[in-house]
Amino acid sequence: MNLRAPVTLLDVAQRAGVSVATASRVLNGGDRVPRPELQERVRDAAAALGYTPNAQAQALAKSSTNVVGILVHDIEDPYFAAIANGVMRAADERGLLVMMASTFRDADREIAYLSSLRAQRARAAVMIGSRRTDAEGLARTATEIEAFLNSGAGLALVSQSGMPAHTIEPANRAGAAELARRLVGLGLRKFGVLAGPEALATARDRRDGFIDGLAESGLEPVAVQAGEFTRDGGHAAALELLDSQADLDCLFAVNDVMAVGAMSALRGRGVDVPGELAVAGFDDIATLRDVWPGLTTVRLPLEQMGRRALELAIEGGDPETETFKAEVVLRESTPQR
Amino acid sequence: MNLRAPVTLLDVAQRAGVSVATASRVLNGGDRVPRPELQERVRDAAAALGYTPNAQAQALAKSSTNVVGILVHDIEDPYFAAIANGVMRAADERGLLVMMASTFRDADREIAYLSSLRAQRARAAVMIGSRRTDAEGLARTATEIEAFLNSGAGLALVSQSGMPAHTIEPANRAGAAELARRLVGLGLRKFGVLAGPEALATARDRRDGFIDGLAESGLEPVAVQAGEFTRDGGHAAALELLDSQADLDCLFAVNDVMAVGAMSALRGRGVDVPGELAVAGFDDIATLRDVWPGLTTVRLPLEQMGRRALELAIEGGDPETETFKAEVVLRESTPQR
DNA sequence: CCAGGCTCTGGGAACATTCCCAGGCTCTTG
DNA sequence: CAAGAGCCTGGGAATGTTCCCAGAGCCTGG
Repeated sequence: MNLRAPVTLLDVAQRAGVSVATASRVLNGGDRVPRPELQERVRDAAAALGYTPNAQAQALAKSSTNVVGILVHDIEDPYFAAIANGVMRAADERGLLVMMASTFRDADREIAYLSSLRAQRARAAVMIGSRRTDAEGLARTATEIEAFLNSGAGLALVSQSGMPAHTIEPANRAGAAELARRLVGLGLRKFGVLAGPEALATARDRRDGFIDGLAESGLEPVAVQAGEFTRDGGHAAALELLDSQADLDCLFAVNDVMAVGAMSALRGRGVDVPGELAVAGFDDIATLRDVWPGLTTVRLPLEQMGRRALELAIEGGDPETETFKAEVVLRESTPQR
Repeated sequence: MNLRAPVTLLDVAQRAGVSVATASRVLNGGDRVPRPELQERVRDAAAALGYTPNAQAQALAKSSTNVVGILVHDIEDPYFAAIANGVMRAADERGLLVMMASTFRDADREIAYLSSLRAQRARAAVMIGSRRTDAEGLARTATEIEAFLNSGAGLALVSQSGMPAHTIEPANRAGAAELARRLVGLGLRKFGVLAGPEALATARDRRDGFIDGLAESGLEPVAVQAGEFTRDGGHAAALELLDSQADLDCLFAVNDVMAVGAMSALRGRGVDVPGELAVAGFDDIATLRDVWPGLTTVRLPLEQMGRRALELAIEGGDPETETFKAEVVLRESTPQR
């Protein structure tokens, strides 16, 4: 309609012949509603003028917003996308606006974003993804988290314990252990583990859980190869293991993306999966359910976890840890029993 | 530090023994900088008190924000995630905050979010994903877009022409036509097209471009099967085609996700790819580069497109359309020459 | 018929910041 | 030595809302 015309509540009120207080009551807040005739006049005026409330001014006056933040390491990684999706759905249902940032795995960026969120007076934030255990960076993050919480906003962390905030924990250890049991049940014995970076708690937990699971049958992995937590990391680690001439019948990668990279590496070397070497992953990423051979993995309720994280974050209250259990899914990348 | 204590600029100024104007000059704006000694006093006071500027109040006073919005249909779809990733990187480089929403392919949600973004006085927005050509919904969206632009904010659309805003257009027709030529060059002749929904411009363009490309060799598709623009849509459409007993040697799906669904369907029916039936897709989704057999497809510079969309959006100016060209990538899902 | 109470509307302070403008100080130059 | 110029700082208006409080009008009950 009108070019570059910031229509204010005052404009609407004047056109409707009422006070700003009344106009505010009709259009926004619920205080107590004016008489129907006035309501109509105000609404008509607002429509005619093309009024849009200024969310900044509202936030300032109410000193609260309906913005929540999400911090992920990398939105292109389907693992984060799935959790973020759950958060967004839950936010949508509550009429909350989502401010999302990719930290690109950089602790400083993460801190900067959290600080921005605080400046925005965000109502809550959800941080997704396991922290690197670098003491100095960890301390700086902890300080910012504390500041964030002290500002009165809510916070929930997914996959990173040890912070004084709500925490969503996937059952990494238990899931990996169960996977190990099932694989042993399929007759596999000689395992190679494609572990992620040592510094990543999630990767460590899955690796350790798997080793524990094997131990129950008196087994231990033939080889453990660290690597990046990515497709390329899995690819490289698998080649490393192949070249080491280790005698293996199954590869366990600590996430699906790595497992897919590993399968690609095996294919390149002409190794048959699962005939010569079985492969298993972790996460059950939806986008990867159609790879062939279908990847045996451990399913995590990623969207659920995101939803719940948002709920906990806006709920506030005392820090609470919720564990989501994992479920083994056998597919064609491991031998059929 | 201090629990629930909203530290304001006034607090800082008083502690430093200066005026709020001076404190503001030191901590935020660049107006003109006060004398070094005062700067130090102010900075010390801010640090001691744990001051965080109130972004809402700043936005109100300056009547401009550093927030940009992204609207996607579904963040779990790697196509959108890849473009959104580009937008976020570009935003990060410029110190802009990103507010993202998934519309879940619902026009009303999209309109509501755009309106929220306007209320937030967002500096710009990027809308990703092709519009459905439903006249009524289209008109409502157009109205909101106009209102958004009139508020002085910038806007760029990815993959949807015909709106009075900056537009990023992937070369859907040209890319699909080139793919057709290359497939014909490989000796393929009997094509089945897994088209998306008729209402989706992107899907139509790819289908039509492919048909045009075939026509150059005097060919036309043996069958065209519409379906949802998703993995399941591709799966279902492929089964439909198989059941129709059409004589085919290649399937072209209008996006990679559908192609992967189709491959899964073929596998279920024991059809060898590419031996009995070749398959090709469109987009070259990174997460799907490791499927087997490797998917022949058309690569789009998705991250680049996102980056450029943000640039155009914050740049403003007269509506401009930029086309990004596509590149055919031959892999193992089609016969080797 | 009058007073009291209740409901509905309007005035205006408060929210935290920016930015214009004026005033005071110092330094320079005639 | 005095006047003028220029720079730095502070005061205060303005930004667009919300919400508290007071005042006005109407209805009801004594």
